[in-house]
Amino acid sequence: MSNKIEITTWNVNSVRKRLNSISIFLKDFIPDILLLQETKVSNELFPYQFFKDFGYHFIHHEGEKTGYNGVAIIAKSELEVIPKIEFINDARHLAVKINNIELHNFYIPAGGDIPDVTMNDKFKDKLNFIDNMTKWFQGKKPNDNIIIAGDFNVAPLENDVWSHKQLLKIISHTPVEVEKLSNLYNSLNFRDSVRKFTDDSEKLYSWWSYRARDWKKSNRGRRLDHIWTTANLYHNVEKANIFKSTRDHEVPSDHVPISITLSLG
DNA sequence: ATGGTGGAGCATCCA
Repeated sequence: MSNKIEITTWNVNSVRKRLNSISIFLKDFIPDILLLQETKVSNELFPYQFFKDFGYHFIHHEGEKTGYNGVAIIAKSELEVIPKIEFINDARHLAVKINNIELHNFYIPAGGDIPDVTMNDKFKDKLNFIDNMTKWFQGKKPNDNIIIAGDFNVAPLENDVWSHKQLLKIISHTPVEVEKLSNLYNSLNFRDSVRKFTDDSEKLYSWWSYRARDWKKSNRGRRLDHIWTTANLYHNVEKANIFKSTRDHEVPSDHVPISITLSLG
C-alpha cells in the first residue's frame, strides 16, 4: 500500500449527466478517494458499475428519491463507514474512517438568494447547519485526525471571490456566513489544506456560474469547495490541485474537482 | 438594476 493518499472532492451537479466529464477526469487522474456532492440520483439509479470499471471497489452513496442533494464516498479499497451526524436529515453528509483518520463529506445548503434570515428560511437553515457542524466538531478531541471536505457553499476569504465588495450581499460571501464558517474552522483547529499552497493575496476559485456568456473570460469565480484537515495532519498535506480544466468539458459541472495529496506516516 | 443557465422531471423547485 502506498504511503500517500489522494483525496478529491467534486460537486458534480448530477452524476448521471456528468459521466463523460468524470471519465475524462479519471483517465487523467485517479484519486484513492473521490467525494461527490449533488449526485441528484436515488441509490437504485446510481451508476455503480461506471466507478467499478475505474477500479473503485468501495462505493458508499446516499441519494434522495426527489433528485435533490446526494453524496458519495468512492474509494479503491474498502473503508469503514462511521455513523452520520445526527442533525443532518437530507443526503448532505457521509463519513468513513481510513487508517486513523475520520473523513467527512459535506454538502452544506446553498441558502437561497435573499441574505436575510427573517425573509428567507433557506438562509436560516444554512446558518443553522454550519452552527450545528461547529457544535458537533467542538465535541471531538483536539488531537483527533479529521478531514472535512466538500461543497461548503461559502467563499471565506476576500480572494476566494472575484470581487469582495460586490459579493458582500451575495449569499456565499456575506459577513455572517464567513463568521459562521470561521467558527467552524476554529471549532477543532482546522487548517485549509488548499490555501496552504496559494497565498491569501491570490485569487482562487472552484466554481464558475453557468450564467456567464464566457465563464473563462469573465472569470467571476468563487471558492466554494474545501478540504480542511485538523492541525496535526496539516504537515502531511504535500500538494493541492484545482482541476480547472473540467469546467471546459462539453457538459460541465459548475464546480471543478479539488484534490490534496496526503502523506501517511 | 437586471437577467443571465443548468438539472430533476413534468410543475416547479433548487442551485
